[in-house]
Amino acid sequence: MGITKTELFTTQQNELALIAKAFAHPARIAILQYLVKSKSCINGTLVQELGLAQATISQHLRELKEIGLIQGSIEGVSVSYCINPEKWEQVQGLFNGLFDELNNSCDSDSCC
Amino acid sequence: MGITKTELFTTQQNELALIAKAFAHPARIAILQYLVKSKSCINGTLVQELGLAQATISQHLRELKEIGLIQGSIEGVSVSYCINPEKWEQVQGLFNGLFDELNNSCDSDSCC
DNA sequence: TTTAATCATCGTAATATTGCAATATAATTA
DNA sequence: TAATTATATTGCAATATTACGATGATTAAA
Repeated sequence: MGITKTELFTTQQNELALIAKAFAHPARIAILQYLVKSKSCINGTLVQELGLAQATISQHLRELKEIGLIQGSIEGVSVSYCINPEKWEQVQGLFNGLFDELNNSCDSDSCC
Repeated sequence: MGITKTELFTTQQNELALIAKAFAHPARIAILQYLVKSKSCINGTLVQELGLAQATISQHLRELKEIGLIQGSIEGVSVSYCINPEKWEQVQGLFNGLFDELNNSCDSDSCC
């Protein structure tokens, strides 16, 4: 019926899928890269940079914020977002864990 | 109107988003992990393992195959899938590239 | 306090994804 | 050839995502 059966999977699998979903849109990738590059940004700047409507950017920012990848602090009229280093590290760990699973089980070209 | 504006983003951003989308479902993560663990698998085995309907598994396998993460070879009545090492390496490269962007621009705790 | 500026939220339309039953396809076996 | 086995495809219903205009909330300046 169109709803993901999370109960069938492990916490790690569900967690990884959620984070991957955050990366699964080019606008959110672009936002993260811009955040990294400029160390902080505001919604308005991103509207110029990306070419999407202000409401759309705001929505993408919220998704990134909801899973903890970024955090925002009010600066006068605007809001300054930045990467959350702890979460970012955790994300790297999860992905690297997945990648290592293959690299270890598949030492040479003997695989597949 | 609900359709991703890919033309606004770079090829790398779109590519990364597509791959992330493949990871953005726990069933597909589970399939990849099972493939890695058992070095090969068939649709039927996965139905037992995951508890989703055969049609659903087949659909997830197709998505993974379409972006090149896995490849299947016919073995009699069944089909044996396995990881595509080249693509897997490319995927790692893309993600590590993204991760490195932050790690380099953010040497210490001076960030954020 | 009005005005302007900036970001968030709401409501809605278009599109995409998820899951499964039913059915189709392909290969092996009787 | 007919039956069996294993996977793929189709069609559909439920749900989720994407995008944006309109509107709301908040802060700074006039």
